[in-house]
Amino acid sequence: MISFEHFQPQDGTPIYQQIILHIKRGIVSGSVMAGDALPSRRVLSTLLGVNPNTIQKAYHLLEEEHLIASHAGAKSYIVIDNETVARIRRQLMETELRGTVRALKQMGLSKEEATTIISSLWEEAPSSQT
Amino acid sequence: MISFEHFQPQDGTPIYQQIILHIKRGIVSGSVMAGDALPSRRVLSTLLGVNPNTIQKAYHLLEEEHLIASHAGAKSYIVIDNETVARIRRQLMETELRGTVRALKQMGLSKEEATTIISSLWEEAPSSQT
Amino acid sequence: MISFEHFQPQDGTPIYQQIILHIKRGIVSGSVMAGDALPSRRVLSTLLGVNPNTIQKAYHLLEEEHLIASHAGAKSYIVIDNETVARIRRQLMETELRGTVRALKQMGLSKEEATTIISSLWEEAPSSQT
Amino acid sequence: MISFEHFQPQDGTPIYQQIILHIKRGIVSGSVMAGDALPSRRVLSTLLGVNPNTIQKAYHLLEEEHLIASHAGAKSYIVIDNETVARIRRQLMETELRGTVRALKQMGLSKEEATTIISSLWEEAPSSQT
DNA sequence: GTGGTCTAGACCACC
DNA sequence: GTGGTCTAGACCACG
Repeated sequence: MISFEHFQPQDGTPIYQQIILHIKRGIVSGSVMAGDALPSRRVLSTLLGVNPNTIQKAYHLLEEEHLIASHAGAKSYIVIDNETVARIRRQLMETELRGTVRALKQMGLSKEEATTIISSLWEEAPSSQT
Repeated sequence: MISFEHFQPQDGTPIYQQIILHIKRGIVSGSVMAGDALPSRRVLSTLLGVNPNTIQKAYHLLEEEHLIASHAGAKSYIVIDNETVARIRRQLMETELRGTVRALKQMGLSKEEATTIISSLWEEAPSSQT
Repeated sequence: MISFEHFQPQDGTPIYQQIILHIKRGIVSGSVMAGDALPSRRVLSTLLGVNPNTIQKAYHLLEEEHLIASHAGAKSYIVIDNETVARIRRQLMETELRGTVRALKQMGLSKEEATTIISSLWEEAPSSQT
Repeated sequence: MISFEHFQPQDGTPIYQQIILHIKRGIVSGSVMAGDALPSRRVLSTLLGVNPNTIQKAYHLLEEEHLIASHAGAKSYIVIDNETVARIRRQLMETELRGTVRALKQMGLSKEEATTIISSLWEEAPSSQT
């Protein structure tokens, strides 16, 4: 079962998109694999403190992207192959980093300052995997 | 006068927030300084191709944060001291990087992989300042 | 025994309502009469390929309308008098036709056009009873 | 402006579908024509006593069917040609009448009884056009 | 004022 | 218990 332990919704971006991102990151990291079951709509909604419909929307969009399979009355499952994992990985790197790099450059940081700051932040954060 | 040359609205986040962010980044980078004048609402709205109300909203929120001063019938000016600049800098670093680092770690990257990727992206992107 | 031969669930309306309607139509047509036995929940659920709970719900609602009588451990039977049949008939005519007539008038048809179209459709459709 | 004077939501079928149907019927009858403006989301929602979102859903689906055109900040307009009107007409006749005829036959009515009842109902109902 | 989107809660059919 | 759908209300960008 995919874990939502370290997940906490942030303001500003839609919650359902954050849920999608969380699952995609898990897929890229390898912690979420084909055949894994997703938490049911109700379980996850109470766990995250949001409306079941928000979960529903996230799962629905993931199904449209052919990452999960849902059938009425049964649990939803991860359905991916290696090709898909590679595609998601490229997609996430693009969206995650491109904007951050632009922001840092606009703030006047040099490449060296940037990597230094990132290195220091890397140590701070609670790490599941180093 | 603050430059909005490299500003281009992105979908998904409110434009007025993007304007606020743009100005804050300028402050942190040093390209926007105390005493600088902001473009009038009318000028900026035509320049960016957005509604004057959207500009109004951004300026109003900046004023509430005590970063600019507006007087009826006159231009708005940047009003900041060193203390404020440092605060904005911390605030932006926090919001920009914290999430990205968490995302990269969650995707299973090591610190070395992360800095390497960022370095390579640094070269690619069109740069106003290196 | 009530026949469900020509019954085929339609999407969009709850199945239990369609079952209720099917039985009511049978009552009005005279093919379903007082004293007739209903198929057991288990038999009908497998016959229609739906969940036993759905059948249970339909039977329960029919019982609340005093159209059938159920006793624990025994079959359910149709329990109606002439008065009831007349009531059901009026009820069904009302719901079936009132809306259709309003729709046809709203589409700008004349009474003659309407009856002509209905006559032609009458021939087309597969008929169990003419 | 398209009229919703004689519109009153019925239980059992989704309200947004009833709204779609109402507009389509108007198109078929000729009372709704290309270029006509639709009531705004708020106006219609208060008029019908439903949530603005329900109107939104109806309009959105009509737009997907290329019957109306919506642009942010501007009113929505009917956009149809003769070809489309004919298509809608066929579609409505099909869905409106097919089910009713099946129901009437199942209730044991003859063709003559059916047309007689429809004729009598035709007189009763409040008519905008005879 | 307009339409677009997100979150919310209830109800349904199904297993 | 599961997922699917409808209605609801608030917020946003835009003209």
